[in-house]
Amino acid sequence: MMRKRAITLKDIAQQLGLNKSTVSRALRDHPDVSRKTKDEVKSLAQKLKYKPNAVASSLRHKKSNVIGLLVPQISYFFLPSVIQGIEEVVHKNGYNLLILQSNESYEREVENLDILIANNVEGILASVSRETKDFSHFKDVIEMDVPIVFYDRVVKDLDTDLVLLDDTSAAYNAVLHLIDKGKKRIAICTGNTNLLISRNRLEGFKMAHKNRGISFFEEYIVSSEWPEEAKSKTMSLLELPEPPDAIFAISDLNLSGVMQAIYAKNLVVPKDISVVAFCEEPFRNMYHPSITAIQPKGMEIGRTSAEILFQRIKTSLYTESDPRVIYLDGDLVIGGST
Amino acid sequence: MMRKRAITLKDIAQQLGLNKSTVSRALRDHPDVSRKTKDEVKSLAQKLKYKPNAVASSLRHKKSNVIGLLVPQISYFFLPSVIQGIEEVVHKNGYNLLILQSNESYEREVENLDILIANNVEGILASVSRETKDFSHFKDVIEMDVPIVFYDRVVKDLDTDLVLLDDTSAAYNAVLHLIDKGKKRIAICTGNTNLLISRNRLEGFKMAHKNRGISFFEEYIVSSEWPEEAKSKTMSLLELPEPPDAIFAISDLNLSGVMQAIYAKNLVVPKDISVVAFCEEPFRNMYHPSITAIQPKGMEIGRTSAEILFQRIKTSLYTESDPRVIYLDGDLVIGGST
DNA sequence: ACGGGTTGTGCAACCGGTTGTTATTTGTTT
DNA sequence: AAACAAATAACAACCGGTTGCACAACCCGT
Repeated sequence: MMRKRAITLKDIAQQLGLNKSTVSRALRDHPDVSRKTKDEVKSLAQKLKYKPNAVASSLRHKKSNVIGLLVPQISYFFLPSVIQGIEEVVHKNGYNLLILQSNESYEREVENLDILIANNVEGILASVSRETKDFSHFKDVIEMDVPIVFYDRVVKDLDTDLVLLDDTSAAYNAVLHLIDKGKKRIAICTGNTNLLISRNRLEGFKMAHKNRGISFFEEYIVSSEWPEEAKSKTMSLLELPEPPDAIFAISDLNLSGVMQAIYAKNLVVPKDISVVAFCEEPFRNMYHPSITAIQPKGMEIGRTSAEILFQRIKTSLYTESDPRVIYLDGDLVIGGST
Repeated sequence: MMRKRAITLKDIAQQLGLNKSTVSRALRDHPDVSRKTKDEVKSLAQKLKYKPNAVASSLRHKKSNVIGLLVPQISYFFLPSVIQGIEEVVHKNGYNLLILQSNESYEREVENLDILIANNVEGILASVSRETKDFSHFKDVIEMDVPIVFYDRVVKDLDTDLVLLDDTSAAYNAVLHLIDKGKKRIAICTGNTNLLISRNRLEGFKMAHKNRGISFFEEYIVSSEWPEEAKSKTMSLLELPEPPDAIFAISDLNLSGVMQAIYAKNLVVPKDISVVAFCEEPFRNMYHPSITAIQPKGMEIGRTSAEILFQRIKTSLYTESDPRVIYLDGDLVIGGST
């Protein structure tokens, strides 16, 4: 790579007849350097368009100023909001984000974690892939004392901070809302049961039924990982001899599939069927009537998990305060779909 | 930062009574190292959970294996698709992505570019912020011979590769479609005119009118940067004594605002008003009826720009082949909204 | 047994900043 | 004017992996 060699401290030092260490200190306003030297150094640096080499600096003092972000998939509605929130906090703290996608693959998750470590990240924000059942790769990281905070799709029993929605009670409230609107045959389109999130949301669904003393139907519980799957499974639901009078979609992905099925069957929401979902605000409103939805609060989850991470990074790790588990409330916003 | 010291080559070397250079070569299967030594080194490395330090390696041979990605904003529909496409190619090539967001701010764009350079990225994929009018920061990068490819929101006259939609002709086709459906009063909700993209799409709008020999109304041309703004401007349009009978939204952000206005006015699509937009497939279908849309082909733009970038990176830069401008066709997908 | 060619490993410099220590200059004090 | 302190800058080692070169050990043929 015969790239034009970049300007280094040494270049500046030579041109001014100084030592590179002096130049380094001058640029960082170290008190040991005289005003005059500082001025000379700085103006020459500017003239030569000197750009410090973060890699070298990082190697020396093991501060990379980079936070690693592990996401299952960037696409769709929820994660961009989370990233937005994280980015805000990370930038505020003068750090950058190295974002790696597992694409829901366990192997890539492991690989990505290695990459983050190799790049000297000072902390990690992670949401696990659907496939992941074994968490030893995270344990390794924890043993290296790289702080890690899980968001949204968390891992329990790992002695780390967690930031997540209070899924069970949010789902509980949503389903309660449906029941109290008089719905008797509520279906749920849940997700991969590897994920705690899916199990918790289903749990809320069941609790609401139990609490109101009505029973739910096993055949109304379907699970899906992609919109297409959600669509076809919803189609089947709607073709049952006794189709549901309400559907609860536990993610925006599932919601989009559910709605496509409803459109395909020419059903009118909420007259023929009610819909409730976990769904971010801007997207809830894309539907007409708008969807009654639990706000997954992506932005807030992102912000909070990043804040927590920086607390770990900044207070010496060895103060070892207990791991924090932060539950955010997923508010139910009533739309026209119920 | 009193972190538990990570295992280094030196540690392995000492334990085996070797020199770290030999260990380094052993791990990389250098032919000079004997089978026996390699086996010993590798098994000890595994046992100690040795993780190579990419920072040190990068400092030495100036290959960071990182591609810098400059995005205006991750949120919303289009960019996640682009990132998805980029990520695919970048991963395939064994590289990682350092993603930085300008948040549509010129200053952050400049700052982010510096960060990418400081981190020794081997190439840059960039989409400019709305604010940016001066491009000298990009020139600096080009002078350092760091290959850069612009995608979507490109900068011309900079002697770099560009990957973008053929916006003018896509817009032209979309508006032609409206005209041929008998629409006479077509409004356009365009974007910030700093962006070539906005100007080109508007140009297509005008060309279609001209080509069919009908005139457009200046007051039907509104521009918006956010959904809320799009909503309020559309509201005003709809309140005109002679409201438009069709609206063309040049982005998914604008589309969502336009639709909200239409819903608020209780208009029925397409009976009362037709809608056409630049909009990714999954989102087009969230509306009912589905929106007739030009596919912005985010995934493809991402993939293509990354491929082009790697071609630059891999073939020596000094082969200086002419910059390539790649136009993708934005197919018009007919939905129920027209 | 000796010269020439492999094979396997060590040594030391290097990448570009950073930092502890030392050396030199300047200024202050009595 | 000697003695010492403060200010300023140079020197060298270091971070961890990489690489050109030196070098020792070994094999072969003659």
